[in-house]
Amino acid sequence: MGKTIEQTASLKEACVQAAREVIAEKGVENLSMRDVARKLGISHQAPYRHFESRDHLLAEIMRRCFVDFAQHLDRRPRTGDPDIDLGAMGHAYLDYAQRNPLEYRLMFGTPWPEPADHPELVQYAVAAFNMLRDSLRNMHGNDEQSHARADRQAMFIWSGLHGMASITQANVMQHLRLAAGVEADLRSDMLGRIGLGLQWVAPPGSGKKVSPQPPEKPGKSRP
Amino acid sequence: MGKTIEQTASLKEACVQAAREVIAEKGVENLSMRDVARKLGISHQAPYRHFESRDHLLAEIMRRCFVDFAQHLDRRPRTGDPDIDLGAMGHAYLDYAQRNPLEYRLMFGTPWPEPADHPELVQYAVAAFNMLRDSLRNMHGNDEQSHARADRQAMFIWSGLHGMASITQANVMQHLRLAAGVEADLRSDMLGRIGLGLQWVAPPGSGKKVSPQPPEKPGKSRP
DNA sequence: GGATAATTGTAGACGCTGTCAACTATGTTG
DNA sequence: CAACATAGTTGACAGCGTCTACAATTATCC
Repeated sequence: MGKTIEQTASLKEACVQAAREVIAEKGVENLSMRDVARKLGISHQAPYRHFESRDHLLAEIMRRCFVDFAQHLDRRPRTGDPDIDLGAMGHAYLDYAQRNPLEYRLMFGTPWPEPADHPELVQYAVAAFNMLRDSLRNMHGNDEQSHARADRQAMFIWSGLHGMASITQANVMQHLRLAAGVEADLRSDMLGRIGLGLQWVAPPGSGKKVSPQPPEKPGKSRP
Repeated sequence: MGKTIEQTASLKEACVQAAREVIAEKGVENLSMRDVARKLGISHQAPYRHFESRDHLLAEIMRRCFVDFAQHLDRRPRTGDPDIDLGAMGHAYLDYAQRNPLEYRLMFGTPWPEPADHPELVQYAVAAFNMLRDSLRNMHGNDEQSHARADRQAMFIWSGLHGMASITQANVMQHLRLAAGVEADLRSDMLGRIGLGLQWVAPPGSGKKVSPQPPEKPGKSRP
């Protein structure tokens, strides 16, 4: 008995693979341990020899997604110009989200398991964020104030990109009926606006509260 | 038998209320129809007389959240200045997300049920988005091109706000260890940058592709 | 009023799930 | 060979959504 067509010794790997297939077919919410076992032709308890619980299997898959994601961001072409390279990173971000919607949803849309139980997952997620943060820190400097500036910009960029990625994937999107041509240029429009927003600095008299309108009166801006 | 302490005739209302309590206690993912029934002291099938399925109950709760959310956005103070009022709307958005994290997660973080089965939900969600869109359309004009501009800005604003709201609520946030002072000013910083980003217009020579870097070389920007 | 039909709630069952416990087969090591 | 750890199997349990059948209550119509 035992040993179907699958190589033993790497049933763990096979479980991860099978789980990813199930997720691709039925979505994360409908992934079950028993699905994984069925798909591999093993008993419903076999996966538990390699993963403590369903959450642990999911956390391992998420961890690998963060690795893939970080690699995708890192493999973008570099010109040496920090601004252009930063823009390329934003492009790569949205590109990944569009081409791997399931993985993106898994990383950023699925409710996370208890972080304390999955420290590795947190670690790899933070590593992905640090790619963005480090790029910005390299552009500014190493003092405390530059770090703060970089982090503010990182949060702004990440917010814009993540917001766009998740909204674009939401199924409510097609019911909004955006004006003609808007959807086609969404990505470049977004990246352009983010690039401009990066230049913002808090008005001098803002110890506590900051007026939310832009520092200059908006207009057709350079016709 | 029947009739616990609960008013009859409005068991539907009681179900919604009980469900919201369960969600507040255990999270959306752990809400079960049987929980609702237990909480009301009725049989596990009684809620099905008022809601076709668990998804339909959830959709009704989500729909009400969108109503509340739209009201919250609409009740903000108005000055008459479109820019300031728009900023106040962004402020109100983030304020709602911060003060009602469960509701926000329910509307924008939970995977939606099949939209075709819940047309009312879609309708109310779109209505909330239209509050933002209409504000922008009023600022620009009624021609086709102004509508496109407004929709581009709306998507940019919504992306930034939603990204910020969902990232701030994510439990990975506390592991990022942002530089000192950054977290405190996150919201105003975000609103300021969005305000600046609104001014962006696509460079003239961009029939198809647009360079993602900002139109002006960024620098220390007005020291 | 009284028969009829609709509404609302109950009771039980089915198949699904995650996971615990006990058991077995298969090396590994002393 | 005996002792043991590892990997997989089998069976059970409680909880879930939901289907079906049934009972009680209420509304409707002649």
